Amino acid sequence: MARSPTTADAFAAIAEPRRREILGILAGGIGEAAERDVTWIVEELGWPQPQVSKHLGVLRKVGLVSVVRKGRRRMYSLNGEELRPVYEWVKAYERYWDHQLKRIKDRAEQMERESSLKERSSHSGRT
Amino acid sequence: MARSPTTADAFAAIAEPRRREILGILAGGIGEAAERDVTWIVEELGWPQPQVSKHLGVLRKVGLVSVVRKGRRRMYSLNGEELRPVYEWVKAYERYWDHQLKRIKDRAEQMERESSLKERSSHSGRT
DNA sequence: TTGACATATTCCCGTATCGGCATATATTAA
DNA sequence: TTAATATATGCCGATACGGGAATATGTCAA
Repeated sequence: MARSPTTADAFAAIAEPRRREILGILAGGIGEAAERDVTWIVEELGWPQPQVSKHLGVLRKVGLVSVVRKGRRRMYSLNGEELRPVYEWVKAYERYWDHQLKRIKDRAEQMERESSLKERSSHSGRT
Repeated sequence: MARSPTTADAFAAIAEPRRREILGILAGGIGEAAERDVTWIVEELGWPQPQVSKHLGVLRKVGLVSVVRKGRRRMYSLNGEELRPVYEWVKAYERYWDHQLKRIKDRAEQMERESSLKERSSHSGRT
């Protein structure tokens, strides 16, 4: 066995910065359900066309983008829902930076510290 | 060049499922700022110790966990804030599954469609 | 048909992975 | 010191990546 293939899941696919870039430009501005052909993407990013096609291939396999043929073009569009598992996973760690939640956590720790003190009887020391 | 190293950033580090598992058990329950030694992690997961140590090494390099030596033990703890960039990035795609926001997006698209119609003056046709 | 355009695929190379196993290093105990 | 415990590191093999360049495939136009 080796590293899990980039096509294993969304986590693996978005590990590559360039793939995130592609998703980014496909997402575009607000409400832009942009359908873009490969040439547009190539020009937008300025990368060699095969490279773009290959990255699109990975994103396709994972379902992060969908394609539809339109004449000799292939129109790619973002399939954002496929990022949801990533979102849900990382969201579980929100409390580590969200101040609102952090305060709750800190208080919980404080309470735990106090009960520990009780168990050890005295040992009142600060710092 | 090859694939970006797993130690490049949080994105690369969490691409590996086992690394996510480790983070998961280090996160533990509510308010648990658990400091766990390697042996505990090994027993918890049931993986070979070197494997655990190596994954911890990657997580360490990326800053997702911190270590502190305690006797002959090394106490690992989660450094959740390091996941924030991932959260922020993926959060930008929230609108693709969040129904609340989706409605807003749909309305925006509707408005755009309407203004496009105005620009093209007549050209009322379909297809 | 021939040719131009759009996109995907193939081959090559260098690299870094992950897992397994063995072993080195560090720390405490006897 | 020697032994035992805790953890990290080194080496191996297999894999597959990502970039580059060339080329194949597919589609429309003349």
